[in-house]
Amino acid sequence: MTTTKAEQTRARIVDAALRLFRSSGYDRTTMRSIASEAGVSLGNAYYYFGSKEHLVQAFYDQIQDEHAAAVTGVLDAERGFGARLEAVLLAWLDVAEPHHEFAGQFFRNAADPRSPLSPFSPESAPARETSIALFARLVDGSDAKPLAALKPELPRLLWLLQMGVVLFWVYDDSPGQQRSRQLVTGIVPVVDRLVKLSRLPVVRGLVDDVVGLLQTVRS
Amino acid sequence: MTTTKAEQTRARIVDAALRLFRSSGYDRTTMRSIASEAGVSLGNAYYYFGSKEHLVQAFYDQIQDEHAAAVTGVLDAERGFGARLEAVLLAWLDVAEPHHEFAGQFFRNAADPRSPLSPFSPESAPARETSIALFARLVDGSDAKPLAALKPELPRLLWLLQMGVVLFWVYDDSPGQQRSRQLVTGIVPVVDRLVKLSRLPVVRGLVDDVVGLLQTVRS
DNA sequence: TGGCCGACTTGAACGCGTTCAAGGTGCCGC
DNA sequence: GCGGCACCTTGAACGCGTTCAAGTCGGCCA
Repeated sequence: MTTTKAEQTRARIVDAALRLFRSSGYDRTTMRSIASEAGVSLGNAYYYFGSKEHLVQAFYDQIQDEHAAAVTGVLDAERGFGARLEAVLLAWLDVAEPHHEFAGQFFRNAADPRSPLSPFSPESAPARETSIALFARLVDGSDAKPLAALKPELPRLLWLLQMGVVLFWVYDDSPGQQRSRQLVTGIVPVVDRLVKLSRLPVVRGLVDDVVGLLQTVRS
Repeated sequence: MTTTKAEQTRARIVDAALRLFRSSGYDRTTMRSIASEAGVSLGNAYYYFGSKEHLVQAFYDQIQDEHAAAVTGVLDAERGFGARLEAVLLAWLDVAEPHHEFAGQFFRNAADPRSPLSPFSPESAPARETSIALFARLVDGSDAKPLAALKPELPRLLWLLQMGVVLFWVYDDSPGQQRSRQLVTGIVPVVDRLVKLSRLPVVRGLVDDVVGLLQTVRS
């Protein structure tokens, strides 16, 4: 029996939090209501989770798992780089769509440089690396032939692109976030052609500069 | 005498807020301390400013004014597109540097899609357009010869680049934010060459696509 | 002058996230 | 059985941003 009492309590709190986040949004869900819904005291919730933000990490992880599961099929079947990229980015929009309002509400917290929820924070490094690994798989299994200098950086660049899409999506108030979908279907061919162009002599120097800049600028 | 009593009160509150934001940071400055420092009641501060965030708008405006003042000299003297762009971006870093910690603290609020402080919000449209106008001046007075299709979009794209630099800067914990400076000095030649390349036949189609995408995606 | 009205001002009160001193609870060695 | 200890649980209390009913003030009209 690996589910000790503590783990059960912890799980009850997470479950209550996710349920309430979904039904009432991030702001309207109070730590008191989470504790109450979980059948524990307020202080107890803080014994397991240092802050309200820490409870959102569970949400994060859940979406990431759903996203990974949603794209395995395509990544096994499709070889075209553009098609793979579009599938991965659109799948994220599909997975995230039910939580758009919620995401907008806690995005402010995720954007805080000091927040553990920030996509650039040390605490979110595992999730970040998992996500970058997904893009590495996307590239490796594709027919893309990027410039050698670009190849090792491409997964991280695509992850950055994904962060850009997320940023746009958070601000996207169009119905069903269709503008975000247009952004994805529009930007994928551009990226596709950029990767192809990267081998062109005139462009090659530019790519080297960008790759060098990336390395300079990374701590 | 245009300074009615109300305007004086308003000014006293803003002054107190900016003073305290500077000396103690955003989080540690409470609305109570601002009201107290300004010699008014707590409720009175809320009579003039709907929220703590609204008080930050004054900060925003001040930095923007300083930035505009800092670049007029260079924009009058220098004609090279790259040099102009680098000067404008670096000048922003200079102006903003003393407020780096403060900026990190309230960035979370600015990142909230619903916040009036968001750079994409309707409320900040005037400041945004002023900033884009600065980049239009940068382009117009320069020796850059971008593709015709690109030209009208270039100021807005440069503004986006500036937002990207700001984003990087907020997360930049290197001493003196030197990595942000490296980012600027590294990215400017890339942008410079991209603008030149935009006239190249192979690239031209790409530019058209990006421009079209920008228009599609804008509401 | 008196009365009114809109602009301005007040501070108590609310609900929130978070902290913490105090107390339970169960298990281990003796 | 018993003391001790680590783990777990509690809810009152704190400080915060924000709201609001209740004022005060100043000028203008009758």
